[in-house]
Amino acid sequence: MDVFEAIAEPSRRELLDLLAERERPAGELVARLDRLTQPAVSRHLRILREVGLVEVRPDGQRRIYALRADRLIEIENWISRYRKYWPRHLDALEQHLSRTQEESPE
Amino acid sequence: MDVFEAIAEPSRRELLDLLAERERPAGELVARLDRLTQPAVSRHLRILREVGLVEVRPDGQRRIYALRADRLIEIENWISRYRKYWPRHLDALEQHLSRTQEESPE
DNA sequence: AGGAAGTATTACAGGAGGCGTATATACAGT
DNA sequence: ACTGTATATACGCCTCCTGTAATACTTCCT
Repeated sequence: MDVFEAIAEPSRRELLDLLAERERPAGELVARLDRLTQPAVSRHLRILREVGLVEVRPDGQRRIYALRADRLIEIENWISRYRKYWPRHLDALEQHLSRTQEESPE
Repeated sequence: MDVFEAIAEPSRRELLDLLAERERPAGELVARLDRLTQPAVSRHLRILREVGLVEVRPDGQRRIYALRADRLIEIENWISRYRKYWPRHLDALEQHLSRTQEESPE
């Protein structure tokens, strides 16, 4: 499975969204995706792990999952070739600029 | 099928890449994806049509397919929330800037 | 009208992916 | 050691996707 297929699944995108806020133990992710059973979530996490979109760190009997967003660059690169084709691409770009300036004070 | 699933398929990304260069009749696309049969390509085109990523225009017995890249904004928007998490996001952004300035003289 | 070219649709088979239930594994606390 | 908690794996089922082959539809040309 590649990154494109990995993010094609809505539940997996939801997991990534949750991990974008902060890292979380698996159980917390299971609690949030309450329409799915624990094994289902665990399997989605495995897939995200396999494509490198998340990292796991053991913490006692827990597993702490964390986002590794840089694997999304593959998609970013593919999609960037198309930006010039949609009408107001400069607007989107400017929005991005102001957004990153606000939110990443590093 | 949504846009995320549509672009998860490598052949469909290849079709979009070909249509990004210029619009093309279906037969030309079939010729380019010579690992697939004509019906297979035709169905991929149908899916791309259904999610709005391409448009069709009849030209006699031909069908001319054209890209509608603005439907990719959905993915762009989702992924933009993650850009701040990968290290050198400004580099990628600057690359994009110079690239679009070179390539879109409109 | 009839045949050829271009494209779409249908029918069918194979395979992959997702889900839940049940089970296994690992660690923690007593 | 035993028990409970946290997570992962195994298995069976079902659905959906993809591919090919065959067929239908439409337009063009003579």
